[in-house]
Amino acid sequence: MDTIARPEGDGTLAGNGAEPSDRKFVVALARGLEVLRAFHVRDGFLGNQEIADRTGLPKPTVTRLTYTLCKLGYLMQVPRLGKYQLAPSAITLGYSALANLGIRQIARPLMEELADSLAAPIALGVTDRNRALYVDISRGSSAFTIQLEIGSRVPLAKTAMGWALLAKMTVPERTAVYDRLAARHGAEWPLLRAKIEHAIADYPAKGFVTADQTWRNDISAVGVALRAADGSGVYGLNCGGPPHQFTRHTMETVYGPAMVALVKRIEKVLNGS
Amino acid sequence: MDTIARPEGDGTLAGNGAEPSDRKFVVALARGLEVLRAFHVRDGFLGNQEIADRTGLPKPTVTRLTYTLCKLGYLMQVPRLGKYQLAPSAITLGYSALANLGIRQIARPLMEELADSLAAPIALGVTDRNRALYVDISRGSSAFTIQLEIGSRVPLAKTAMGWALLAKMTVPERTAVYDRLAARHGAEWPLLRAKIEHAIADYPAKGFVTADQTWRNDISAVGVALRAADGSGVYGLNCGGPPHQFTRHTMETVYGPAMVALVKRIEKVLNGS
DNA sequence: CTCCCGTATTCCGCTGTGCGGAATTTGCTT
DNA sequence: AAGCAAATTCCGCACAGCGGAATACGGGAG
Repeated sequence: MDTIARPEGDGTLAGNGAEPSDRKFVVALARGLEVLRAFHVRDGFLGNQEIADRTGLPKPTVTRLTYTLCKLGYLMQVPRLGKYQLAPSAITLGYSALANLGIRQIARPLMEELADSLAAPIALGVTDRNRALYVDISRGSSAFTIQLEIGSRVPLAKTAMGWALLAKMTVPERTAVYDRLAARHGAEWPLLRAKIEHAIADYPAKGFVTADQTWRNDISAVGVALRAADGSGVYGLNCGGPPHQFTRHTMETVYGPAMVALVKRIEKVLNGS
Repeated sequence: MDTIARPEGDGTLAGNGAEPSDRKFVVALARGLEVLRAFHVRDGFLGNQEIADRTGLPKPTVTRLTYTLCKLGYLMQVPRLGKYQLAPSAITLGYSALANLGIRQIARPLMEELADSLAAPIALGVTDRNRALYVDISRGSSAFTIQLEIGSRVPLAKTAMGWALLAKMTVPERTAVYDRLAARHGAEWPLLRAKIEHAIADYPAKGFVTADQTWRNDISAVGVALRAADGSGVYGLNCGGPPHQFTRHTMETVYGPAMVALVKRIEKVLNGS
């Protein structure tokens, strides 16, 4: 974790030159949000010290930020010797964001229908930094219950959902993401990148990607993606399950084409209205 | 909407005296979060002007804050002439907060079971400013589908869930909330307050409250509440439906006692481990 | 094409906010 | 009682953030 300061030679356009320090960027806000982000899903309570360690911020600064966030209802301090936890205001924010994603209302019935007929779960997601964030899931009648939920995040670099999102990005967008992925995956990245590029090479022709046990060896999946006409971004869809159901053959001949048809129906409704 | 500044003679303890202006409170962070909060559930895109109007912040300040929030992934600007929308990072925050609410895992199976046997939906919620925020819902086998979801917020002052939460609060907590409710409800408040106090007067003896078409005239409900032993706050539960099913009589003799039993089971597991 | 108007952005100098090293307090442990 | 780890408070400085005013943008209307 680097310290949170004004972005200078950073990611936007490969630090061409002399961004002397962005006067529009409000550091205090960024730091406060970084504190909230320090609360990952599975670790409940954090003390100021741990927050300071995770974010790299000095302790007094953390004290002030947590104090402010408590007053605003985004954090709460549990009396058992002052550790903090995310609080209701944070939840509200997330749900406002979800509710404003119009594509969910459009896609859900179509996803449900297909998930039923394929007997496999289908998820809708968007890019969130280095991850694909699930924003909706239809389980249909599938017996196979994947333990992923709305709000779950899976690696962009290793999943069908992620690859589909990458395939649908413009070249500058994808380049920016590649930079972040390279930083994240380190030595593993050259190999991953080769896999990704191989997977998305066929995307324009076939309309889908397949990921065969690339993330977890108990899951294979196909992925498709679309771009909303209003420019609000790229959305990905996947459909996956156990490798004995999602063989290379069934993915290519059944699940892939079905997902391509699904994405076409969604695009039609979404961009036609 | 008052302007966002350091809290001075404000709510905490009825402005006793000379809080010269809270040096620990980080205004820039509060303002940024206020911008995010300006995006209510049902109004999709906002321009800088509208944000400035809603928050009372000057336009250049809003520009800087939206700029920062975009860079951090909490907002995104849709290209069709620069309006903003909440973005994935906001969703992630909300889900981290939910995932860290341990009570959900404990309560859900018990809620499901009871919702099934009562044929009525049961919800779990917490206090969020002037609202009760739903953090889980079990619909059981009820045909009656209420359109409230996780993340929905209902008025504290008018609902069984809200009244139960108020009943379980300590006196100082309740007083603080009353102040906010008074400000919010204006002339309506004295009457509301009387109803609330009547409803919660019996709570210590009965263990539940009833709200008979007080919020919407197509819903009546019973409410119960509990307090986690770790001091993490008060949780409310409700069970409600159409008034012909939730009559005064059935609420007092069937639904109320059943919810009391439910809350006792949850408390036992929650505080016993 | 030009004008007009509403909105977003940039400018820029002042000021008070936020900073963080050091000292102090708090509260638990041995 | 002494020792330790974590949180908070202190405080002066520097500069981050502020916001009024000026400017740029950009979409209709004529």
